[in-house]
Amino acid sequence: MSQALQPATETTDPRILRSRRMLMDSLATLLKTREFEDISVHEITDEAKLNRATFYLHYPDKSALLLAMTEVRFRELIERRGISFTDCDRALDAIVLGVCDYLIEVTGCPVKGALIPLEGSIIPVVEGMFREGLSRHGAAGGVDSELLATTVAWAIFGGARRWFQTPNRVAAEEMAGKIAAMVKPVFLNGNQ
Amino acid sequence: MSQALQPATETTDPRILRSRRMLMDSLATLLKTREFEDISVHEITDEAKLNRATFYLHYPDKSALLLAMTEVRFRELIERRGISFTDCDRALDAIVLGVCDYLIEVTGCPVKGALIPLEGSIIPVVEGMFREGLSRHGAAGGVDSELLATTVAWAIFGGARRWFQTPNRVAAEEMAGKIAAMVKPVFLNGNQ
DNA sequence: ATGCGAAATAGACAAATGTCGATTCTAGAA
DNA sequence: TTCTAGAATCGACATTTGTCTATTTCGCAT
Repeated sequence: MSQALQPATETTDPRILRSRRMLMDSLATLLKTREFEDISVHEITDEAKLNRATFYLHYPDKSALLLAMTEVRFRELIERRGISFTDCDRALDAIVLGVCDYLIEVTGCPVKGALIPLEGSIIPVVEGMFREGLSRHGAAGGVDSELLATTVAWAIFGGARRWFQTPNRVAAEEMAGKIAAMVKPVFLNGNQ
Repeated sequence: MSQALQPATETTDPRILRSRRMLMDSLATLLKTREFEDISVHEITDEAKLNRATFYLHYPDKSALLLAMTEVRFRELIERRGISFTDCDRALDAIVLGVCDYLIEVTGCPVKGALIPLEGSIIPVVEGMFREGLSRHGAAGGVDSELLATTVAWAIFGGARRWFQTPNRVAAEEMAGKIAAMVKPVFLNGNQ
């Protein structure tokens, strides 16, 4: 019934942690060979050396695993770079670049035609970062800062996604700069 | 293999047209009772009085049908309102309102928790409209107008989607105004 | 009206999905 | 160390999915 609430469950049980880590690692490995749609739950648990039933103990379906995996890995990538909001412009640039880089990181080198449903996992994370940034600085006058965060997050993901799907794309840094510049006025204008 | 190219096939054969229309209508009907994930291809063809194999003659899977259906219906809704680009501001407002209204139209009254993967069908249509508008007017100086169209389309959809998922939401017109105002500066800024 | 090509149907198939009950194993507390 | 809750395994199940090979039906041009 798509009640994907398990992954949010806080737990310290090493067995649970291990199983979930194994499943995520397994999916990450398989994603470098096949496309998401062509990977079965059986293959994932096989690679992870787990029973297939164990999979369903943690995730309602493979999309939920992808979502959980992406969230963890994208967060890691972002935190590895330690984005701070002391300089908002810099933070924006870093976040956009992070999205671009992650798209490459997660789906190996070959340009796949498939449009993996990553928006469900990346966008909320980006959104959260903007919410945090907005609550600290420029908490926008008349504008709903929640809506602002959502809108900008989608805009960035959409732009990055287009770039990623482009056959012979320019460098991630270049594209990130363009997207950031394009999106910036939304923040500025919001304050008056 | 997700080679969903059939729907793009131009045809005049009444049998093909009829089958596709039946399938779309059937899905639209079922969507008012169940969530997308809980509807099987068998149920769709059953409701449409067609053989299950016929389904696969037209669409590779049910997501492709949803995509095709959404594209057709969303385009209809937009064209029913006859958006023109004589006044860009007005066009932007109308497009945003169209997205908000369509989200309601497609998924009945009850607020479903499910996030139907509509972005794949609505966003490209919105994107196309902006591309058209940009090619006529303000074809942006230094900015890539393709990227601009994509980015804005995602921003709008993301905003509308957030609004749609909000428990007790404000009127579509009000939200559409807020989103349009938020997004507008992206266009203006692009020209210098 | 007749025949051709293509669309629709029918039935079958292997594989994948999501769920279940029963059993075994294990982390952490007593 | 022993005990226990619950995590993992196992085998099985009904459904669903996507694909096939006939076979039948139908639109349309001749």
